[in-house]
Amino acid sequence: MSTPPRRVTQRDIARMAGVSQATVSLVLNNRTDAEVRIAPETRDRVLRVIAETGYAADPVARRLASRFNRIIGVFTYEPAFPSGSRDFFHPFLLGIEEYAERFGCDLLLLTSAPVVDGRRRIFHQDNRLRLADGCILLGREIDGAELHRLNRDGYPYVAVGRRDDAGGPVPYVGADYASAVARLVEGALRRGHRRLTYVSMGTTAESSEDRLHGFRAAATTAESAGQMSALAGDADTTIDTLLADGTTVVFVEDFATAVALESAARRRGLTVPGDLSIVTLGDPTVPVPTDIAFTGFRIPREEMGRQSVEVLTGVIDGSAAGLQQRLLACELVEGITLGTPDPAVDRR
Amino acid sequence: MSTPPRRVTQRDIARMAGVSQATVSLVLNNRTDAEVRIAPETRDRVLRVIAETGYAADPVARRLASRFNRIIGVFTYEPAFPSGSRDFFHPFLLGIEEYAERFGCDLLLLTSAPVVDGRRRIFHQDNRLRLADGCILLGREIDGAELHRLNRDGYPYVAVGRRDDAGGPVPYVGADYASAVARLVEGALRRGHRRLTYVSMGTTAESSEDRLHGFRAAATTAESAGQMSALAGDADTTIDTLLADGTTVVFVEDFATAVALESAARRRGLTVPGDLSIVTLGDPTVPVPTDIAFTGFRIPREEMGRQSVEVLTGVIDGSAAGLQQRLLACELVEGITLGTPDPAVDRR
DNA sequence: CCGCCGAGCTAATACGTATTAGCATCTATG
DNA sequence: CATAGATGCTAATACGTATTAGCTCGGCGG
Repeated sequence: MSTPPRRVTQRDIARMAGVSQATVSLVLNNRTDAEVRIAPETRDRVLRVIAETGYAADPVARRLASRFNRIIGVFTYEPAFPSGSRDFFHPFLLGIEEYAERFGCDLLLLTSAPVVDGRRRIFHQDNRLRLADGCILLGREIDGAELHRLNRDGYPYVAVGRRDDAGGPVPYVGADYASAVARLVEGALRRGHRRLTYVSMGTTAESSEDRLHGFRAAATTAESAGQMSALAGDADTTIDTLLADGTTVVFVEDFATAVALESAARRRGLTVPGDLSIVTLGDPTVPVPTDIAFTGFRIPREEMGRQSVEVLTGVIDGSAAGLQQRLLACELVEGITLGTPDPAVDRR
Repeated sequence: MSTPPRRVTQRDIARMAGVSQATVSLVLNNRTDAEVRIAPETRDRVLRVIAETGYAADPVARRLASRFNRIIGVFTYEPAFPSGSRDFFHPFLLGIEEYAERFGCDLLLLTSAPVVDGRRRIFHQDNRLRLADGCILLGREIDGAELHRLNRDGYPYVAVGRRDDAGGPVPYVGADYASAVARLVEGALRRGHRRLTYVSMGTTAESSEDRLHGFRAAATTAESAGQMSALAGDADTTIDTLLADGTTVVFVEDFATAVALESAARRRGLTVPGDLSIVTLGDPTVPVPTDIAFTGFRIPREEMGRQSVEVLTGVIDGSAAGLQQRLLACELVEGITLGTPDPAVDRR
C-alpha cells in the first residue's frame, strides 16, 4: 500500500543484464537485421532477466514510439451489447471477436462517442481512435464526412457494408445484395411472375441502393416492375396499392415490413403465396416475432465480421493483401412465401 | 496517398496561436489553479485555434504522461460475444457497457490472452492491461496468483463476483449468495420440510462456498441437512440417494443439474414438488431448455455490471467513493418446484 | 533606488519505447 | 603495419503530452 512500486522498465532490465536500454529493445523485437547484431550470449542474458522479472513492454509507450498495438477499434453506432438477443449486429461482433483473437488482437469498443444531431460521432473532443491500430465501423448508415476525414487523416479503417467513395476508395466488407436480389427476382420470373413490385424503406444507404439496383437489373424482362415506399402508408394501404396494379410478387426490403404485409394480406382473406408472393431482402434488424418462413436470403454476417478483421489488418500494415473491398455472397433461403401466380386470375 | 499528413499536435496549435506548447496543454486541461494562470484572451485564442483545426489530444501520449485514458479494460475468461445468446455473462457486459457509456469511457476487451494450462491468463508476454486505466475481471474462477500480482503492481481492478483476499483485499461486486440461499432454506423450513439436501458442483470457487455457507447457516434447525456432489453420478443415481435418505427438498447449485434431476424424478413417476421439491441456486450458466419454472433466485447480473464500473472508477481515482466490496441482493423467484412435504409419507 | 510580489507565461523534463548513427574492438588483407 | 571491413554494442533522439520550476515584466511599498 505504501509505495506504489514503480513498474519494471527496459532500463531496469538493461541495468540488471549489464547492457543498454537500446539493446533490451533490440532483443525484445527480435531484430536480426544485418544492421543490428546482438551476440547470442548477450541475447540470452537479456532474455533470462526478462523471464525472471516477468517484464512486459508498456503498450502505451510502444505505440507512442510508432509501433503497433495489436488493438482493433470497433465503432458501433449502437450499443455493442444489445438487450434484444436476436440483434442484428451481434453476429458481426461475434465474427470480429473470433478473428481478433486469432490474430492476437484486443478489441477497443468506442462506446463513449457522444450523440450529436441524433447520430453518434466518431470524431469528438477526445476520441480514443488513435489508441487502436485501426478501426472497424459498424452501422447501417455511416456519415460520409467522417469517412472523408478518416481517409484524409490516413487512419486505417474498414467499414462493414459497402460504402461509396469518400475522398478515396473506402475499404469495406459488404454483402452482395445486388446479386442476391437479382437471383430472387430471376426465381420469381421463372415461376411465371410478370408483375413485380419493390417495397423500399426510402433510405439512401448504400445497402438500400444495391438491393434496388439488383431488382432493376433483373426485372427488365418483367411486364411491370414498380417501386413504392413502405413509409407511404400502413400495411393495409400498401396491400391495396399492390392489388390495384396487379402485382403478384412483392420484394420487401425490410423484414418487419414483410411480416406486417403478410399478416395484413391474411386479414384480407388473401393467401400467401397463393394470391400474393412475398420475398424479403434481408435479416431482421429488429426482433420481430413471426412463424412464417419467408423466402429471401441470409446475410453472411459472421463471416463479414471475420473478414473485416482480415481486411483491416491488411490496411494497417499496408500490405493490401487481398482486396480491400470485398462483397460476400448471400445464401438464398427457400421459404414458403414465393409461389406460382394463379393463372386463372388476371388481376390486372 | 502521397504524404501521410502529419497529425496536428499541441506544438502546431501553439505555433498558430503564438504561445508555447505548455500553454496549450494548460488551456486544454482547464487548469485554473492559483499556481498556473492564463489570461482569458490567450485562452480564447488557443481555444479558437483548437476549434478551427479540430484538434484532439493523442490519447496515447496523454496516457504515457501519466494521465488517465477513460478506458476500462474488460478481461473475460471466455469470448465476450458468445454464440449462445442466453449466455451467462452477457448481462454483465450489458450493464458494464451502459455505465461505461454514462461515464464517458471506452471499453477494451482483452480477448487476446493466450490459454496456458487450460486457462486464459491475464499476464502474458505482451498484455495490453496498461492501456486501460483499470480493468474489470469476469469469470467464474479467477486465478489467485493473478489477483496477487494485480494487487502487488497496484493495478486498479475490480472482480465481478466476491473473491477472497489475495495479498490484500480484492475489490469486487458480487451477489449475496449466502443470504439468498438462506432465505430459500428458511422458506422450505416454513413449509414444513425437515430433511434437506444440498447438491453441489464440487468446485472451490467463492461463489460455491458462499452458497454452501448460506445453506449450512440456515439449515441448523432441520432434522437433517446433508450434502452431496452432482458429479458423483448421473441424475438417476442422485435421485436414488435422495430418496434413500428421506430428503424432501433438494437445493441444487447448478441449474442444468436441477433440470436433469427434475426430469429424472418424473421418469421415476415422482411428482415435483409433490414427492420432491427442487430449488435452484442460480441462473443457467449454459443454455438449458426447460419449461419448468424453478423456485430459486435471480442474480442481479446487469446491476453487478453497472456497479463494477462504479467501483472501478472509484479504485482508479483513489477516492474509494463507496465501498470497494459490494454484495448485491438476489431476488427470490417464486417458482412451482417448492411445495409442502407430504405428511402422510414418512420417507425416512 | 531596491526589493518584493503577483500575474502570465515558457523552458525543461518526464513518461517508456523504437530507431539510427556511430563508436569501439577485432580480424583479415595488402 | 596501415587500413578496410565486420561485429557488437551504445548514445542520442523522436514520439506527444503533462507538469513544474522559474523567468520576465510591471507595479508598489519603503
